[in-house]
Amino acid sequence: MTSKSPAVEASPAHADWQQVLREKGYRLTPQRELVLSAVDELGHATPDEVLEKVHEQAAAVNISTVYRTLELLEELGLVRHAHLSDRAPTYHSTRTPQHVHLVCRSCGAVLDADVEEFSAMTRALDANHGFEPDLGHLTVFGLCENCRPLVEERAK
Amino acid sequence: MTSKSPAVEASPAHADWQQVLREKGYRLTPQRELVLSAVDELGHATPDEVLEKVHEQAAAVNISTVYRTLELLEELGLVRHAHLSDRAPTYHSTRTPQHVHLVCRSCGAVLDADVEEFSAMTRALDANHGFEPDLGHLTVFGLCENCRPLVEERAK
DNA sequence: GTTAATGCAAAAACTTTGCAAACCT
DNA sequence: AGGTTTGCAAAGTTTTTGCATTAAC
Repeated sequence: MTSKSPAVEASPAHADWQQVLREKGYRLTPQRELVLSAVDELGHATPDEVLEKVHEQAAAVNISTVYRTLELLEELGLVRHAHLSDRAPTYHSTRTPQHVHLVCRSCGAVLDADVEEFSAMTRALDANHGFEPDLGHLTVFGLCENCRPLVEERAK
Repeated sequence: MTSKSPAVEASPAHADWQQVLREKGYRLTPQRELVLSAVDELGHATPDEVLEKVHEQAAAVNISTVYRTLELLEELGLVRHAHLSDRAPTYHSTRTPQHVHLVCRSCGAVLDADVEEFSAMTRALDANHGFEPDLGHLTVFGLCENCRPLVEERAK
């Protein structure tokens, strides 16, 4: 695997999220903690799903606060977003190791792929275009193991 | 309308788009031709940009017709869409060879990459997950040649 | 006590839908 | 003629914004 330091134990980013906020002069609010926790726990979630999760915690947070907070947390590098459907963006914590999303267009399943699987691609894009891909934001649409045979069948 | 001579003759998909429509029992309408031409000419375009382009041709087409038509043309395989920004989907003609989009997050530039650059990735996803990527729908966000040095600078 | 952050409600941006009129075949 | 497609207007979604109130520091 990668030479990545201790992966997900004391959750580095989560541990000092308060400090990250303070350093930039932002305030610590319960809403911000709730939104960050929700993203952490949900794995991949749209703003709407984050709101729902927060409401489960018996907390009343406004949807506009969710949007504003996600934007802030992303700016601070605590969360990231990708586009897993043709519609809403989905947010995920940066605590989990960076990964690429594989989305099945047939059944909607979401798989996580290791960034190493994209090392050849990364080299090719660098060599051919001088382009540096942002793998954490990458979503690959396609067909999953299960749906592949079904769809190929239908094509005949 | 302007006496429109065959804009692009050596284009397979374009040549028989009328036939493709007829075969499935759809009707040939000026709106459909205008939308398809607009997509062809624009390269990458949002529904809104398509509408604008069509209006340039002095034709009054409704935005809802653009949406309906793009959906139809995609179903027929004459156009495809990808997500080049965090917001709107962009449509492009299937006449142009299948390619992957590289989008710079800093300056917004869009480059086209050859699918061959992704062959290793394709093999890896197949081997590791049984996943078959849809390269025509793939968009890779990152930093282009020009912006790379600038952004790396700023990070310090 | 200041100043940033939140809630609320209204607006904005984008897309979809119902239906009568217009148009293709 | 007959059924499809369009235009229009209205409704649906999702996201953003302004401002008074609340709360963090």
